[in-house]
Amino acid sequence: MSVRVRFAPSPTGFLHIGSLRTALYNYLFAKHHGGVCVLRIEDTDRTRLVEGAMEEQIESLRWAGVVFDEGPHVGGNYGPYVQSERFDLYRTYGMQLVASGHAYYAFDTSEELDAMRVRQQAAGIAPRYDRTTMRNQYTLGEHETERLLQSNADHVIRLKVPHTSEVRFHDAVRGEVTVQGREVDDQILLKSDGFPTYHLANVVDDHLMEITHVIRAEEWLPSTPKHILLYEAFGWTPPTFAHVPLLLNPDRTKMSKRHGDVMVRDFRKKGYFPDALVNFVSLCGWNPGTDREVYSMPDLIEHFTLERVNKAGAVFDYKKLDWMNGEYLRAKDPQDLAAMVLPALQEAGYAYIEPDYVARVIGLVRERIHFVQDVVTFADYIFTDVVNVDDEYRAKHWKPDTSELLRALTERYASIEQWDHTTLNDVTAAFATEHNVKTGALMHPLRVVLTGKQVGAGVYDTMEVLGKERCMTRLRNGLA
RNA sequence: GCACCGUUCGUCUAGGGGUUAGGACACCGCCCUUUCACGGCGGUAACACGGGUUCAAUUCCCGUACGGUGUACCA
Repeated sequence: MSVRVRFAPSPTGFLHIGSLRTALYNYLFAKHHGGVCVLRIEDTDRTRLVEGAMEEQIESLRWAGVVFDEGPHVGGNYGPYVQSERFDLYRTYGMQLVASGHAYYAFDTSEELDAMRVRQQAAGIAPRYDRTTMRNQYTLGEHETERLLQSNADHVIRLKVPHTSEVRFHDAVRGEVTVQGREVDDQILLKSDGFPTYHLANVVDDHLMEITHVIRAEEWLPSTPKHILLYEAFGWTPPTFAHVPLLLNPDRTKMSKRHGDVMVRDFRKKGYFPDALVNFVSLCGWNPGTDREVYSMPDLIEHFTLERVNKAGAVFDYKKLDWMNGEYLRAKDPQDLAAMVLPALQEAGYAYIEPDYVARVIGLVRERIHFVQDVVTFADYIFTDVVNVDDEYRAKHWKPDTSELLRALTERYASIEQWDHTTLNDVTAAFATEHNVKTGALMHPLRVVLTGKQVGAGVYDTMEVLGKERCMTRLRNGLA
C-alpha cells in the first residue's frame, strides 16, 4: 500500500514554525516513500476561525517548499479537504456510533460540567465525565432522552469509553504506548452546534482519505487512545502513528511567541532563506546520523526516516539558525541575491542600481553579514556618496601628518590606469616604503575617508568596487 | 492531583555493553589579515541520581528526581 500522509492545520492564525516542521516531516516522509502528502483544513471550531488564515498558511508552506499533492488549493480525489465542507459526514458517522452503542447523547450544560469538575477536584479524583451521574441517555432513560431530542434540547454526543479495556498502540517514534481505559475520558464527538470535535473529524477523515501514517506533534499523544478507541468502534484499521517531539523555548516549555518570533512569516520577513529555515528546522528533532549539517530539500527527502526522529523536545536555537542562514548566503549566486535585495534598496531611497553592480557589492561584503538585506545598511557608502564618518574611528587613526600623506597618495592614485586590487596594493605599498610609513598608517585613514566605517570589506576590494572616479572624489573632498 | 512522554557538552545532536564519548552552533585562544568577517588550527564543556543484570554499563532492567505535554462542546 502506498504511503498517504496529511498535514492538518487549524486556520486560527499564522503558520507556526513548529507546524512548519510537522508539515515538513510529513512531506519528507511521503516523498521519501514516493507517497502522497495531503493538506486538510480542520476548521471545526467556528469560534476560533481567523479570516485569511488558511491562505496565509498555504502561502507560508509554499514559500518553504512544502508542496501538497492534494488539498483545498489543488483538489484531489478525496475531497473536500476543508472539514466544514464535510459537515454532514461527521453527523452520519457519529450517529452510526450511537446506533452501535459506542456513543451516547448527553444534555449537560457547561455550568453543570464545570460544577462536576469542581466536585471531582475537591474529592481529589481526576476530572472526567461521569456517565453515571450526569444528564445523559443512560441516567435519563429512553423516554426522557427521546423527549429532549424531540424538543430540540441542546445536546452532544459522547464516546462511550469501555473503562475496563486497555488501549495499546505502537508509535513509530516512541514504541509501545499503553493506557488504561479507565483513564480515558468520554470525549465529546459531536458538539451542540452540530460540528464534530477534532477527535471525531480527524479519525473519520483519516480513514476516508486513506491516510496510512499520522505524523503529528507530541501534544497529541495523550489523546491518541481516544482515537484508537474510535477506530475500534468503527471497525477500522488505525493508521501508524508517529508523535514527533516539540520545538521548545529556552526554558524548555512549548515554543511560544513570548521568547521570540515563532511564525513562519516572521522568519520570512526577517530575511531568512526558505531553504536555510527548512534545513535548520528539519534538524531539530531529527538527524540522519552523519556529521553533515547542510541539506537541500532533495537531500532531506532522500535521508528522512521516522526511525531517526528523536523523542525529546528540541530547544530552538536562533543563533544556530543565523549561522545556517549565513552558510546559505555565502553559497548562493550573487546575481540571485541581488534580485532579492533590489526592493529593499529601493525602499531605502536609493536610485536604481544595476543588478550586476549590486551583485558585485554583495560579493564584496557577504562574508560579513547574515541576511541579504543587511547589505543595504552595511554597504550604504557604496549606494550613496554620502559618507557618515565614525568620529571615534577617525580620531584613533588620524595623526598630524595623515592629511598630508593622503593628499600625496591621492595624487599618486590619479595616475593609476588599472584600478584594481593588485595595482592599488602595489602602488600603496611602494608609496608607504618611499615615505617610510607602515601601510596601516595609510589604510585606516583611507577607510575613514572612503567608507566612514571601521568595519567593512578589504580596502582595496572596496576601492575596486567603488571605482576610481568615486574614490578620487571622496579623497579630494575628504581631505579638502 | 492524575495520565502519558522524556533526560549525552549552554544549545542541536552522534554513539551505544569494553570509545581518549564524535560533530555542529555559541564561547575562548592562535593563525590568516592593516579593520571586521570568512577560512584554518586548537581549547573549555556532557552520559540526571540510586539500585540491579554483567567480567564490564553512559548504553539493558527497575526505581527516584527533574522536566514537558495532556487533562475543553480548542485544535
